[in-house]
Amino acid sequence: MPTVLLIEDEPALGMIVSDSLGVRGFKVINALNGAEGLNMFREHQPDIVVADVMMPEMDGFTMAELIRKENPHIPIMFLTARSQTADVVRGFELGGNDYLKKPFSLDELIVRINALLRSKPEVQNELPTLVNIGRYRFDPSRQKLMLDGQEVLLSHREAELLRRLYEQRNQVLGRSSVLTELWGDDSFFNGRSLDVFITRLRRYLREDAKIQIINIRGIGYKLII
Amino acid sequence: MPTVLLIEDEPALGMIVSDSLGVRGFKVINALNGAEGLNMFREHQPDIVVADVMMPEMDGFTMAELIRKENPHIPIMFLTARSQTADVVRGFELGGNDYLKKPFSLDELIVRINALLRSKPEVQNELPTLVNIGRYRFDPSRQKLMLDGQEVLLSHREAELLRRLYEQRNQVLGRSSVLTELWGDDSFFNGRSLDVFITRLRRYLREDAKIQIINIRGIGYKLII
DNA sequence: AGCCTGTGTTAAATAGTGTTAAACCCCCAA
DNA sequence: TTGGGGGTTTAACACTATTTAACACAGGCT
Repeated sequence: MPTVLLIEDEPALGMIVSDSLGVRGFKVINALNGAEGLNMFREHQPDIVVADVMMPEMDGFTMAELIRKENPHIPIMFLTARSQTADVVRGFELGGNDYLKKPFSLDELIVRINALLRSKPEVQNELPTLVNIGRYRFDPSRQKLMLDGQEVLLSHREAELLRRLYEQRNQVLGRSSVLTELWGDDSFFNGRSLDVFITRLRRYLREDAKIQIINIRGIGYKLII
Repeated sequence: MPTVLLIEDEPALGMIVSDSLGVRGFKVINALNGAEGLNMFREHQPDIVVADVMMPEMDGFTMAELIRKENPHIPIMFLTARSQTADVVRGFELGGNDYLKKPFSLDELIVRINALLRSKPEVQNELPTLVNIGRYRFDPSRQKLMLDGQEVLLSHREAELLRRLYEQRNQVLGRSSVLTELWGDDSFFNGRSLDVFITRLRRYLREDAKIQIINIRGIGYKLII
């Protein structure tokens, strides 16, 4: 449940935005000018700051500069009618991370806030995923296909193709979409290559008769488990 | 000197943006559609992707989705005339980090690119002095690899290569990028050398069967932990 | 100087991957 | 029913990667 510090001197707009954020599950702290915003920032340690620029007491840019000094990482977003390029540039130079011009849609605001919050948590370790395909087990990242004790190492292309088939299992995986994704384009020879790879996958998966890769003529393939 | 992958199907606009970025010291890779962009992404490992949405062959959204699957952290920015809120929302949902509506000012574009680049590298900067690789522990600066009380001293090349693999763990480390960074150029014999070093690292890391350095033919290697 | 050791390069044999070709199959429409 | 256009399969091929070994070279040591 992320906390948003919203600094907006016009109460009507502040209310609308504040409500809208509240509905989506954000905790919202409101402030009416930069000075108050700075205090609220120190007091509540929000996850993101969303600020108007033109405000009495202390403007948004000045406040952002001060906040940035205290916290070099917190996302700061400006929300303003000043849409001159020079203003936008200034906003980013002071350490802002986004700049949304009024009038804006609430959906866009929210999606941008989420994008900024998303960019923070930096954990790169992806857990190994192991999926079942019939009696087989498949590890897409290690490109391994296992059955009973035995395991086979697939090539990268084979693994990618099987992964896509699995993701769309029991649905059609389009020929041309795989071709453009994996081969870069949908040309005659690449099409033949794809056929060859399908044959190979069928052979790998032969031990479990339940599993089938069936062809939908002219459209694509479907992995049935 | 960050590398920007620019995907724009309209040559005139592509040229203007490309030049403008070049002047500010960015290295720019150009592509004319999503399919080509995806290939360039894999080949050049750019620091940021800037893409048009409406393009022939493969549109920008589809491409972004695919890139995001391969690299969960690289900043992706859309650059498009489609300014409906729904499009903006879609762009962010597919893993985009910013969305700039055409027509835009070049200064704004550049400042936004910088903001995105700024928000990333904090983590990639400096490796802690001691990192875990499966059951191993690796000290990149001392070039030491440890397992259960034992430790092996790696050569400088071995350690640098392992460090790069680790930094990009679970992602592809491009052949040509390592070669140019570590060997100075991507030539036939250097390529063989790299292969030899990969073999050596595989042997060092053999004790933990979970760890794998897998090859993506023609593209590079991926360290799986 | 001569010797040893560690490091990176070259070479060569082997293995693996993806592409092309060709023969065949089978569905479907004329 | 027949012919054509996918689709399937096998095989051959070109190319890339893997592995082992031999080698060259530099630094440190005696």
